[in-house]
Amino acid sequence: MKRNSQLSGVLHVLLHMAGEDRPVTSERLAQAMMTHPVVIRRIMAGLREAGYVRSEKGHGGGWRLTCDLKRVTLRDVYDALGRPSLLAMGNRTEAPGCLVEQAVNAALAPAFRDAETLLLERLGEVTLAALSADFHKRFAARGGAHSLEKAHAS
Amino acid sequence: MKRNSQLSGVLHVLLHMAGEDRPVTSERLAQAMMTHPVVIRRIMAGLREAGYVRSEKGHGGGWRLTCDLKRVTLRDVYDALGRPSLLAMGNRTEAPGCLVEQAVNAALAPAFRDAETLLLERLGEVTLAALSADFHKRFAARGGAHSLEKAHAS
DNA sequence: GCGACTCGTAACATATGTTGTTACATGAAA
DNA sequence: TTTCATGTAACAACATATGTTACGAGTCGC
Repeated sequence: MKRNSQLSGVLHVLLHMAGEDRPVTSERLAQAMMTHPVVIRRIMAGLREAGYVRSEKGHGGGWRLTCDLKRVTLRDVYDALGRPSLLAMGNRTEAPGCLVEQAVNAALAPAFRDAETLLLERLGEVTLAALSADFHKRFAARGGAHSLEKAHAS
Repeated sequence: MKRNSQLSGVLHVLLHMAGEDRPVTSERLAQAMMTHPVVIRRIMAGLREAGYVRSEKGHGGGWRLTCDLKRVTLRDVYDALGRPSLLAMGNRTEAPGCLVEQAVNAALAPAFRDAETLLLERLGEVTLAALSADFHKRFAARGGAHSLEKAHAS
């Protein structure tokens, strides 16, 4: 099953914006992400509605962070994306009245639920600030490039 | 993202076979699962190779359990299916050399890994025998039908 | 042996979901 | 007013899961 990479992508974009004073255009973000500007706007819509970023039109417009990175966790970002399903496996829904089905679902459901809960807890423990700090640590350790743009070039 | 239901489906089939002495044809299993016989054969291939079931051709052929339900866990079944990915979200793989990407992946990976580990542990705690027992409990509580076939009719 | 039955598997068809692209409207700055 | 940028709908391209057909191979009953 194909894995959704929206969360990963959005975090990438946010980290990117964290290093910029002025608004960043979808165009530039798209280049860094090797995708299309419209895709950027699409995945950023949830974050805008959640108030984590703001978009400005016209000359000098683009995307700007409007949140405190120390107060936003990866889980918050996940929520802003509309809480897409975390698990690749689910229950069959074809015959909910079937007793076999019920027994199978009853066995799987708690395992799925616990795993989801744990994952969300873990995501809630990591702030965007921590993520940014980790990036800067890697950046310093590597040396060389002096901008996020160039960091992508390697 | 669409969720894979192979595990759920296979468990359904196994529970079905547990109540039968004689081999069950793909045809009958397919009817119970509201799917196609070829689909049954496809999802059973892994279980056959793992030795949990055996298939017989010709007159009176079909599928037969060849394992001790008390010794096979849901995790074993999952393994037999080829360990499909459990999580719906994954890392972007586009630019593994990118430091931003690395930081994001480093933050997400442990959360994903822990959730997967927990899920597999939970699956390892449930045997097919326990699953079967749970079904029979539901079956008795409901009363009425006297065969697995009829249990599906409701 | 022959015919009926059943699995094994490849190939193809269909459905659904994700991602990429185009097109056009809206708003803001020069 | 022109240029730049987002917002969004509509469509295309692609991937995956599932359903179906077709045919081969092995087994049972006659």
